Amino acid sequence: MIIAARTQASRSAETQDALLDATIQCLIDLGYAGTTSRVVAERAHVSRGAQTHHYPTKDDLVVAAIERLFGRLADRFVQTFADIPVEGRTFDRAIGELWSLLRGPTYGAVLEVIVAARTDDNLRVVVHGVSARLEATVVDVLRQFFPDFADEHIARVLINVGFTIVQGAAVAGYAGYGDPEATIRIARAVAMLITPETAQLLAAVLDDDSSKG
Amino acid sequence: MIIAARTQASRSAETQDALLDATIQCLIDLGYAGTTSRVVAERAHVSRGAQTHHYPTKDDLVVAAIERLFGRLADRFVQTFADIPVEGRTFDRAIGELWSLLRGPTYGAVLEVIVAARTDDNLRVVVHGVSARLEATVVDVLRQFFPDFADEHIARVLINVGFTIVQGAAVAGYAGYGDPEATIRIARAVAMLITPETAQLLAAVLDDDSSKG
DNA sequence: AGTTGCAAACCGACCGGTCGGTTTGTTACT
DNA sequence: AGTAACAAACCGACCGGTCGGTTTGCAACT
Repeated sequence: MIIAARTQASRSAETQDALLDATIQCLIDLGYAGTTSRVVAERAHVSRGAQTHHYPTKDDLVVAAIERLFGRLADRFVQTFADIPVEGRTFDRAIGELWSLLRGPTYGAVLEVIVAARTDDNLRVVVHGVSARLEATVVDVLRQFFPDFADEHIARVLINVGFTIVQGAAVAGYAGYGDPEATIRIARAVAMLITPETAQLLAAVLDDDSSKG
Repeated sequence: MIIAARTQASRSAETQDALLDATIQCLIDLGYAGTTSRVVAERAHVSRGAQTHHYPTKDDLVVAAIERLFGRLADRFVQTFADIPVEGRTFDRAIGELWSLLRGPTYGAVLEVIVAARTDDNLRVVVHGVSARLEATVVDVLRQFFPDFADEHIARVLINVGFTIVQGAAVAGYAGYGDPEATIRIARAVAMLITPETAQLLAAVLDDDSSKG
């Protein structure tokens, strides 16, 4: 009977998994302010004592959940783009996939912690850290995705532009402003015009502005 | 002595003004969750009794503050664009002005209520309402700003695209992700390519997508 | 094999503090 | 006298955090 080989350590990991998943789900359903230690424990089917044992302060719990949240987003990002065959690797498609990721519930939790970090010094350090890591992953993936774009600087900026507009569309959706789907359609249409040559023209604009600014 | 002619009604208006301004400032400085009735009253130099007298529930206070917040944003929007001489009315310039509005502290408060509305049914109704009114104002102003764009549908969508990317850049700034200034510079460069003719091409893309989707 | 010892995991009650909201009282203008 | 404006004490609920005590699993010793 090897079945019963669930050690203390593995039970601990299960509890922590349940707590972090419940925290992320709370962020999605109830927002940052609504994510209380009691609700998290209840949703994780864990006593409050067990919760405080593994994550003594709320910060400990939330920080761990944020790292998992951003980590999973990065993983899904890598996986999504890895699954796209080489012949389908266009800017248009990239924005479409990005949008299908950010229109889902996960980005709700991401937005919650971004906004919470705006007015919380400790949280801001954490969020900026995981954001930087996510950005690095996204840029990495997309540079392999578009090997034709040799210039790293302009590639990085263009990727950020794509991410920015998708992010803005997600926020607009929550605000009930405009038509995010139409916005994304326009963005995809414009994205089809991006080639290494046109990118070079945009890069020139960047250099021009930064030299005179 | 006409000086003493400050009636009760005007004092009441002063108190309400102070309360709403303090609420907006709290949203900016402390976020939605940190905006408590006690702190608002303290910042407005008003007793908590006076606060509850004018705004019996927190919802009353916050809703009034949100309406003032969005109203002022709309006013500043109208004023900003009215001050631009006709010869300077380009898409490039429009995005620049939009960005200078949304990079300021006011949008922090706007983002707070948008995110809070995501998980609060009552608040969502209010926020969607004021967002729709703001959108109507923005579209109105910009359509007068660019009279060459006859087609209302594509004009509306293009304006939303501009607003979306600026909004996304603002959120990216709070997240510490990418370089919002560079993103805006690219957006302005692309915006310079928008003419009634190119807009027509994009409109065709929209129609094509919506007919096959 | 059986017992002892220990540390990690877990439990639930409790604390001080703050929240939104209510009640009661006082002032000042009409 | 009546009413709007303000003030302050107060209420129950809930927050994050802490606490003493219990259970569980593993290792060491005999």
